[in-house]
Amino acid sequence: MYRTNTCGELRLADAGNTITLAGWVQKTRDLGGMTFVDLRDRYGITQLVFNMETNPEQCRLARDLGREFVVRATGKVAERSNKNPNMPTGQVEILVDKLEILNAAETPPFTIEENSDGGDELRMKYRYLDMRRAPLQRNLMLRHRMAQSVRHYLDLQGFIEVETPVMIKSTPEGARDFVVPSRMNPGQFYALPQSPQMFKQLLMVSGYDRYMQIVKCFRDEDLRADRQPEFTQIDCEMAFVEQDDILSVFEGLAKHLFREVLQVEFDKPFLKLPYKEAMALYGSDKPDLRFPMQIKQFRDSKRETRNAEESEITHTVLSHDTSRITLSGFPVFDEAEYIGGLVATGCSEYSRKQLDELTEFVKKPQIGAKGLIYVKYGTDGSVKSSVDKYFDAAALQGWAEATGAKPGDLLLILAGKRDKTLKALGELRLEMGRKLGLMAENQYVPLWVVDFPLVEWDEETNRFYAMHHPFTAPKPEDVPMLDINPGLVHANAYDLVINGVEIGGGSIRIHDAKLQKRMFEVLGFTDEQAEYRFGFLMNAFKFGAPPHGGIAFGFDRWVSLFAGLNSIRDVIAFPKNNQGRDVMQDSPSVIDDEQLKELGIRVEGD
RNA sequence: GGGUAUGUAGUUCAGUUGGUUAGAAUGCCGGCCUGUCACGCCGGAGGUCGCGAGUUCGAGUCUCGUCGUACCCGCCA
Repeated sequence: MYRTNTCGELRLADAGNTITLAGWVQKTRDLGGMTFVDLRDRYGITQLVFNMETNPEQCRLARDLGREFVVRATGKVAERSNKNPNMPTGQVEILVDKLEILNAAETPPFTIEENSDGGDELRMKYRYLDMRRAPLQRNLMLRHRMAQSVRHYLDLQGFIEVETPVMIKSTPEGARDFVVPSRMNPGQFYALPQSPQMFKQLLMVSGYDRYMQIVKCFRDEDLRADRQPEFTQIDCEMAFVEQDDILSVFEGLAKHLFREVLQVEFDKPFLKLPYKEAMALYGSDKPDLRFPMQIKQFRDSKRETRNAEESEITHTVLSHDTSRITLSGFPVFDEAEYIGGLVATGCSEYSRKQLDELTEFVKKPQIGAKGLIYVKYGTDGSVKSSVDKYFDAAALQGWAEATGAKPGDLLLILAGKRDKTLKALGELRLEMGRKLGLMAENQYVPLWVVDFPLVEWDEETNRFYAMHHPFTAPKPEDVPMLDINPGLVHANAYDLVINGVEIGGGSIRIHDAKLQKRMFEVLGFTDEQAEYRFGFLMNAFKFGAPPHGGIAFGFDRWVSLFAGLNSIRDVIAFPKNNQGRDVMQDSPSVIDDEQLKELGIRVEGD
């Protein structure tokens, strides 16, 4: 046997045994007469001891070991005279008889420890060294456990994993495609899938009524801390289902993962929040509900009301009594399409500086508010605001009654264009949540956001775009509205949101060729375009397509959420940097003229 | 495409109104040390201040350009 044990498993009970360990030298401590070596593998660290008196030859060898040398040591497990309670193997050490250097190592450019001294770029360049560190190993093991757990749960639910192709047809709708030139078909290109969307729908047509795949997807868009050009999805599709069937299966998956991996239980069903309410109450389609703070609407002159259901939502949003809100006289308010506020509990003592910081925050270009109005409701009953000039105490008191602000609270108000202001209030809400420490790290609040709009109007290109994708089914009761005002049609679509992170989303698909054709018309595709891009799917639907729907989860995001990380990079073994480069491999890179010639490609420029 | 921050020793960083030979910690090398585990003590080496141009008697420091990196906006059906 090459080794008898790992570096993480020896305990007092093993004392007296002769064992062989192999691993990397974490650190050596040379005390002159004796030398200690911390030997590390992915299971842990075990201390090796060398004594100059009893074994001078091996001791001299040990002295010259450098960090990250790969060695094998054989010796006897012994109880330590000085135990180290901080390490699991701290009760014992190995009295080494024989030390072999399996491979010498250059000094690594950063320390291979729990907290490395290396910066991001350096750690990326030497990713294989960074991955020796315990945090990365924990992350990748967490990822592995989650993947196993997903497969186990879905297998029990009758899902089968089917691999779909990675070289597919380009469908330039949505994100940009990565493309792959075809040598055998000069001038033609495959695309890498942004998701296996159409294949999983075809699998439903083929009768595999429960499909799953943990699969790489590719999008040629700019990166973020939570976005990589290649990323992993848990991709699923089911046939003969309605929205509730899908939500229940995958709420089950989420609960299973929380239970198996984090030992967190949810006894209640996840909240289902309509998109419009999410926007109106939290200024976001992925609200962080770890804290309850809600936007209080003062005025919304742009809201479109079209039926009874709509006014019910309006009622929920306006659970407060707006009749006590007087707004006239202040030019900013008079001109504003939308006015809304947030109550920051217990913040009435905010200083000038703190309020200035908040004002600066909302005025940042990416937030885009013009200014911030505040009202401090003092614990002594005093009221002080930035608009004292325009509103008397009675009016300000009315705002407090309407918004539920109590003495000791701070009311923050933004006004302007509806969508922009709501979004800014959403950001301000999160900022206050951070400032007030309302987002507990070990608390998880999942919810479904449902009833998304089917399509969005784009001012620039003057057409509707699918909010989710063009195969998403409208709510059956909304289908007639497709012909009147597509912008008001709700989709049978849903997102799973946890702690303000969009973990996954999906929809019931259109399985009727006629409705699909109508949808393509709404999106402004000509018959020819629809045929060229999606003809094979339309064709398949002519041969008996079952009602179906599905969902896809961003696996990297889910792992990073469980790992307590904001970036998905450290849950991916070999991630790309901000420019989409692999700085270890130095890719992408130029290819030689011979390759280009074979592919019939000429590069512009030089 | 845009905004913000940033680039100084192997590494992480400091470096004042522009002014002598650019510092610290850690790592590395050498020496001493028999119970260390952030071992300790003594000594040493180590710098194209990202790159280029400019202002100046003089630039790590100021200006312009350029390249890299991080975060964000746009973008991400």
